[in-house]
Amino acid sequence: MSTHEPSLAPNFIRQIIANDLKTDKHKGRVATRFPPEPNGYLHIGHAKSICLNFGMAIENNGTCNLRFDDTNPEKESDEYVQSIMRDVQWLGFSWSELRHASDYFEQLYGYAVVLIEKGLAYVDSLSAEQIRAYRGTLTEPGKPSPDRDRPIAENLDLFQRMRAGEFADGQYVLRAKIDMASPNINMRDPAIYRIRRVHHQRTGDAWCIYPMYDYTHCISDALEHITHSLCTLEFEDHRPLYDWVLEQVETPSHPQQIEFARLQLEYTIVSKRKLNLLVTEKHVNGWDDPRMPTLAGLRRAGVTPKAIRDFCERIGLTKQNSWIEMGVLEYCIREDLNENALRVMAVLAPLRVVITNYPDGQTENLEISNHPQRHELGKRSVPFAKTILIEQDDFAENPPPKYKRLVLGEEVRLRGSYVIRCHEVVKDADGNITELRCSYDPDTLGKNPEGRKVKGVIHWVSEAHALPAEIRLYNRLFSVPQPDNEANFLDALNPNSLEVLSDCRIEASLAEATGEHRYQFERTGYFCLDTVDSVDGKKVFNRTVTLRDGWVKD
RNA sequence: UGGGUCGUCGCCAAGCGGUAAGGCACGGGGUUUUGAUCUCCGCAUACCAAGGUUCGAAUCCUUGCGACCCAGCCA
Repeated sequence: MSTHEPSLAPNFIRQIIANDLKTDKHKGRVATRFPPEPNGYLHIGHAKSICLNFGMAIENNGTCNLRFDDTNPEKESDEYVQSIMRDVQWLGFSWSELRHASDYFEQLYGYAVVLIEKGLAYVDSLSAEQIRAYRGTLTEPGKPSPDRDRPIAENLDLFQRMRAGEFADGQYVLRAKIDMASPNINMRDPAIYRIRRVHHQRTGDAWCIYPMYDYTHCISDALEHITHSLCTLEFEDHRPLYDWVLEQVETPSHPQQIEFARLQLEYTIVSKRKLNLLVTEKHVNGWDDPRMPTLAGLRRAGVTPKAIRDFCERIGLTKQNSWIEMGVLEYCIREDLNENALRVMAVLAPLRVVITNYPDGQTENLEISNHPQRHELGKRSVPFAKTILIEQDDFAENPPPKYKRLVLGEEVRLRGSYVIRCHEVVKDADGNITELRCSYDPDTLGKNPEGRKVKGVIHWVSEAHALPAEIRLYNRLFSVPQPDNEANFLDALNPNSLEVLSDCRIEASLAEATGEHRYQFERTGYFCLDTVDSVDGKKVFNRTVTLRDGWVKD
């Protein structure tokens, strides 16, 4: 089986970097950063950015820092910091340096003083509402605040006293003095510092003023000597501000901001607010619920880091707003799991089958390959006995056309075992099928019967040896491709996103199942052990993804 | 009706003036003790539209049309 890495497709950022390297723009350096705000869990959309930033660094022998953009303590917490570090590492990346925007608070303050001294920033006493009113609209220019021409010395004094805690939250704000008539609203004297008496998860109560994103991000990038500052499209019209700040203050470098389109995946949402709502209103069971598009959720569902990395490479990188079909992610998951998952048998909805001509009390330990192609993965022993369990769906009294499983009077192959023929259907008083009575052909173990072909192959477990298990079948969380477009995204929740099967039977070898392994329950899908909810005597398995089903029913 | 960005196959996406890569999806054939995998084949005379430049245009120019983003003391 091939394990070749997908070839690295050209994309506009790779081209820019390659060109910068060629022209020696940054002395051969490539330095990127992944800059999450610790206000939520990382999701599949972040994965695209992580793979991009770390990927560019790895490909070019550069560096990539993990930098927490922790300038708004109201929404941030250490829980998120910890989860983000864990998820980045789980995805397979190691940061060059761990940084925090809050590491730069003192320097940021110093640069702000410089801005004031240069007459490029002023302390404004307008309220938030007034600032909004003064800002103008998309088609009308804004008008200057009465404080816009406050003398430098006064600004300096006020800003120092803002830091010292002399004023109430919201009483003053420091604004960059740029252009109230700019067609780019971001340039209409944006606020760069606000007063907030909020405990910061890292700096504690050392500060009561906090710098804003636009002011902080560019300087943080510059202080870290980032060469390529990669961000999403919505920051495109913030770029003039990014550049303006770095042109006014003397930072050690001036990184280039490059914007790309964020990931939009069908049947999911990635808005932090909405994900948070799903968790707090208990529409899902936590941030790591396998239905969540969070990395924690994908991990618990059994999705591998490799599959996600492959996905992020496959979807490409452009400036076009686009929607990726779920099928692409599923393909990537299946591709990895097909190659690496151990094959085992599990019966989700059991139907008893008695092999009438098999000796009472006899058990055969059949050696069955753990992988049909990769024989180096070895074999396992699977007990076979007179009474076995098969899937209810694998027997039909009135089979549809082209049905190739078990029907009355016909034969079917038991995976890794014998060919059996069904002779009798046993029913209860209500007409429900309770048992099948079959015979086996002793001469079909490891070979085809002579003179006839048996098309169907079904999975099974020995009733006496099988272990009970709970199997959770996960389906897409939403029933429409773009839940964000709904008036209320909660209305688009798929009511059948989780089916819990609590009375399944799994083959005995799974007694030793661990969370490290991925399994293919033959013919039903890929599963992994849920290490959180499994208990002694009853293991819980999560379905990662179904097997592709090419059976076109007529 | 201000500014920014984007329009190539159902969904992504190469292409950078020399005559439409690739992947997913889909359809069909073969192998198969998983209706899986694997494998073979098919799948845009056409690049938002209309003009223009050129021997030659998805690529250059013009004019339209459509979509997305921006008026937080969020990031």
